[in-house]
Amino acid sequence: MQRYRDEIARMLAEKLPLKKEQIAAELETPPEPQMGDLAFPCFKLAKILRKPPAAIASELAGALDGGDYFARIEAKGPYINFFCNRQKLALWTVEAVLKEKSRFGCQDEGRGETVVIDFSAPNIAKPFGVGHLRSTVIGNSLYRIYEAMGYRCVGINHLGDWGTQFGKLIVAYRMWGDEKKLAEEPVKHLYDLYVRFHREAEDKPDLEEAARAWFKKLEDGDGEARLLWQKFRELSLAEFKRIYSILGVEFDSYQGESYYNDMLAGTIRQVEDAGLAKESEGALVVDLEDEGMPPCLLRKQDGATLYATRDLCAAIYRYEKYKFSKMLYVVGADQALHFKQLFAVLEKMGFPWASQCVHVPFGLIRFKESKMSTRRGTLVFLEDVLQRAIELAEQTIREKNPDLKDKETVARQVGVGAVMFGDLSNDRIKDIDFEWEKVLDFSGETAPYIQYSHARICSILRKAEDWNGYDASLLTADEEQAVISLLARFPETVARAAETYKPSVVARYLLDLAAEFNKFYHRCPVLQAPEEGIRKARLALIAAVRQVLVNGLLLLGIEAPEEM
RNA sequence: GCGCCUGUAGCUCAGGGGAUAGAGCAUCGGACUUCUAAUCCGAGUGUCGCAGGUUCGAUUCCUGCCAGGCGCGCCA
Repeated sequence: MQRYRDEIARMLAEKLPLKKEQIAAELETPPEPQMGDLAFPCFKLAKILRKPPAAIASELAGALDGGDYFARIEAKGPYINFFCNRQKLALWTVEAVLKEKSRFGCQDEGRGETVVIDFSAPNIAKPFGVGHLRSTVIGNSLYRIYEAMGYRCVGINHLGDWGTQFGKLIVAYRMWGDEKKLAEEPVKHLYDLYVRFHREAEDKPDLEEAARAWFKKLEDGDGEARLLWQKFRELSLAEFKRIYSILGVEFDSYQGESYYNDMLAGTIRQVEDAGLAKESEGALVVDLEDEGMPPCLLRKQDGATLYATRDLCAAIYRYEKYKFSKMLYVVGADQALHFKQLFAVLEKMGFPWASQCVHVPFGLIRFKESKMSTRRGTLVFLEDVLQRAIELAEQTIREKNPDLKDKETVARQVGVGAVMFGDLSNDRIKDIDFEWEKVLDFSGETAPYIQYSHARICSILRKAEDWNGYDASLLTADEEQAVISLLARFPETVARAAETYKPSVVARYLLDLAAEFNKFYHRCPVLQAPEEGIRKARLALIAAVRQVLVNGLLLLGIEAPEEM
C-alpha cells in the first residue's frame, strides 16, 4: 500500500503548497471499505486556502487523475477518498508476495547497522517461571522483526548468574543441601532451598548477614564459594536451554552478569575519573539529583558490587564490541527507574551512544491473589504451562483429526504457539492476569486460529492442480479485495512493529488477516470456483495469504504446521 | 509523600488527532452429503474513570482529580 501513498502524495504535492511527506503523513484508512482504500482529510487546508474543507475536497477530487493506480477519486464531505484500481492492486500485491516469498515484508532500513537485544535473562538457580516468558518471547520477536527490517541483530541473554542471591543459595545449600537431589532435579532443589532460606530468614536475620558475607567471599574468589556457584550455574543453564529449545529461541551470547566481574573495577575507575563517583553512607554512588532521580549505587559498604555496576559495565563493553546503533533492554516495567538511572550515568560519562539505549518495558504477570513471588514459592512453572497446552492440543487433534501423522510435533507447535501468542497479542505494557482457562483456550483470537487458517490453505493447495498462468487481476470481488488490501499492508505493519517495539502490532495484523481469509473461505469456493480463471487466481491469492501468515508467525517466533 | 504505568461492552482486550468507537470470550439462535466446524453467519449492551484545556475536530495530546499496579541506597 506504500506505493499508493507515495502516488497520492506525488499527485497532491503538485496541486498544494505541501510537501510530499506532510501529505503522506495525513493519509488515513477510511472506516468502511465502501469509502475507498485511502483518504485525505482537507480540514487543515481550509485554513490555508480559506475555503470550506468540503469544497476543497470536491475541487481536488475533480482535478486528480487516478492513472493506473486509482479507479476512482471522490470527495465525500471533507475527505478525498481514493479507490484503488482493483485489478492493479490485486496483480501487484499477489505477485509481490509470491515473488518475494519469505522476504515479503522485509525492508532494508537497517542495512549495515546492528541492534543489540538484551532479553530473557533468567536468574540462575531460580526456576523458569511464566514471568520470564514475557521477556523471552517479546525479545525473540523483536529480534526477528529487526532482522526483517534489515538490521544485524545480536541477542544477548544477560543471565542473572551473579549477585547476592548466590550468597543466599550457598548458605542454604551448606545448611540443608542434598547432593543427590541436586543432581536429579537441580533447579527444583535450588528453588526449594531458596524458598526455605527466605522463610527461615524471617525470624533469623543473621541468615541475611551470612548470605551477604558469602557473596562477598564469592566476589573475592573464595574456592568453596566459587565451586558451588559454578555447579549451580551449569545445572541451571542446562535446564534453561532445554526450555529455549521448546520455544525455538536462540541467543548469540550467554554472557551474563558474572562475565563482567574482572572489568568492574575498571568501570568504577572510569566513573571516578569522570568525576561522577561520590561516597555516601559508606557506599559509592553517582548522584542524579539534578536529573530528579535517586542516586545510582555502584558499590556497597562491604565493597561488593551491584546490579547497576554490572549493567553499566556490560553496556560499555557491548558498545565497544558491537558498535550498535540501538540497544534494546527487554525487561519488566518494574525496573524502569533502574534503566533511567543507568542511561543517565552513561550520558554523564559522555558516551554519545547513551541515547541509543532503550528500555523496552512490559507489564507484570499477576495472579488473582497476589504478585507472583519466587521467594514465597508461588511461582507457576513455565514448563507446566507448556506441557498442559501441548497435552490439550494433542487431545484436540485426536478428536478433530485422528488420522494426522506426527501428532506430537503438531501438538507442540500448536500448544507452544498458543502460549507464546497469548503473551504477544496484547500491548506489552499491560499487566496480564494469569488464568489457566485463557491460556488453554484455542478459539478466537489465538495462535491456533491463525495456524488453522494456514493449515486450511495448505490443504486446498495440496488438492489443487497446477495454477500456472494465473491472472490475479481477476480478483476484484469484495471478499478478495478485503484480503488483498491487508496483504498489501503487511510491510508497513512490520515497520510499525519495529518502530514501536511492539510485536503485538504483527500479532493483531495476523488476526485480521486470518479473519478476513476465513470470511473469504466461507463465501468463495476456490477449487470449485465458477470458472478456471477465477480458480487459478484464487489459488494464487490463498498461496499469498499462506505466505504472509507464515512470515508473520515467524516474526513472532511461532511455527505454522501444514496440517492440524 | 514523590515518580512511572494503566483505566474503552458483563469479562479479556483492539483502536497510527479525524467520518456512525470495534474484536474475542461468555449468552442466545443459525450453517458441516460441499476446499479441515480449532471455522463462519445473525442477535444486544458503552457517561471511552471524572473535570477542565489545546484544536475546525480528542477515546487518542496537555493539566488536575479519582481508582488500581509498580518503583523510590546498599536485591535483581
